[in-house]
Amino acid sequence: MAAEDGRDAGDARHGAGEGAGDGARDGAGAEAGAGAGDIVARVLAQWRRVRPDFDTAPMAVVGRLNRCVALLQQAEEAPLVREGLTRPEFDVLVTLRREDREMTPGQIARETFASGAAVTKRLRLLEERGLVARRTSARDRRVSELSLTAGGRELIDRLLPAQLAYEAELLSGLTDAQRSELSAILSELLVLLEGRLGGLRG
Amino acid sequence: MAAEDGRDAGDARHGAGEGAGDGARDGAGAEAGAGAGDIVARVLAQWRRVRPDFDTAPMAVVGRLNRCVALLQQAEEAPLVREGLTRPEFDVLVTLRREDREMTPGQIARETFASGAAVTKRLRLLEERGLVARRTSARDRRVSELSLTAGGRELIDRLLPAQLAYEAELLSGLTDAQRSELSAILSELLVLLEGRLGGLRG
DNA sequence: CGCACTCATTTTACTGGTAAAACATGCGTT
DNA sequence: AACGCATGTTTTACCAGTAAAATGAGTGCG
Repeated sequence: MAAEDGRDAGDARHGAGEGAGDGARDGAGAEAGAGAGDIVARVLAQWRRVRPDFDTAPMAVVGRLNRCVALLQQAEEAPLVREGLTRPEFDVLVTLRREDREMTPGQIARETFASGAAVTKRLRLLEERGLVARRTSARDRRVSELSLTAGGRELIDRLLPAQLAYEAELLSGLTDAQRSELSAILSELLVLLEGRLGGLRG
Repeated sequence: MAAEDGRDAGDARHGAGEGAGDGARDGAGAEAGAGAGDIVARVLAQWRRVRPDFDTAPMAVVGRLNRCVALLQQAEEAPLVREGLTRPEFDVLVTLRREDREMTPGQIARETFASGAAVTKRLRLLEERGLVARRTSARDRRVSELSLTAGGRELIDRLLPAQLAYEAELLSGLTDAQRSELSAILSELLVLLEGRLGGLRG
């Protein structure tokens, strides 16, 4: 859905301008009030010119979702990398901090939406760095019980507020009302998607 | 931002229930009308219990964005894989279709937000499958001009409407008003992010 | 003209992810 | 108690992506 829905960037001027003539104006107009200036609007305009019969309406939502998330994720990676963490590693630590209890690799895998093998690798690195401690469960010797070390906890307690403040700043261009409207609609969408995709088979 | 903001899934029952007691009720209540039942609400409740001093407000938006996109992407990958395409490959084809002109590898890389090397690899595969044709530019013999073959175009013209219809269905639980509100706010956010992240340095 | 520089693309070496197999337990049945 | 199956984790083999070097080609300046 990336390029499909406008998760593309770069030399945007090109496409709309080159031989499109009124394409851009066209597109902006047809999309009513729903934001004229962004990349996705340009993509929609291109489709309208090339295949006006396609019903591209869903792209206005899905494409923008994709693109917003891509930009946000890119932006938020930088501060982590400065601390020598990848985002998935950070996710593991944050999950442990938030759950505030010992967790097994399997639980972490499910919570962070990652494969078991990936978690194994991450845990090895995090252990080596002394951020996570491992203890074999007494009840079931197959499972490891993982917890944050003091250092791991301190790292997250320092890093996460900075991340949150940065996110707040990125969102600060929206009004309070817009933010809460956005969060409300997304919550509803999320419930729908969880039901539909969890319930039946993708 | 994944697990940080609730891009986690899996055995969700666990966390909220286990030792959280009133945590979940707490969380749902404090978040006002903004969607009580989703995973992110649970994550927010956990943070409220563990570190009530953190200002987790941005997670309500960013976390839900992440999670919605993760679910959408996962859902939309399946039909592509059935056709033997990965999503990034699909992105290349869709970009060529939409721009409706010959493009160079560099242009495709920028538009699909991918590295040049990644595009090189994808193009090799797509060429081998006869979906994309390559022609060395006459003016500048460094550059390749790429275009869809008839087969590639047909594939996209068949696949994309199906993807769009599927997306429409996924969004069909929202009202028209919600969809257009969502698309409008996201568009505004997108413009802000593009400015902030394009303009200055991440 | 030829040298230095820039640019588009590809190649190389490496990293991190995944799926599937292997391993190590635990558990229910007989 | 011993067998067979289920489960949690790790290992293996492999694949896709990246950054940086290499390649090949244009451009400009002395």
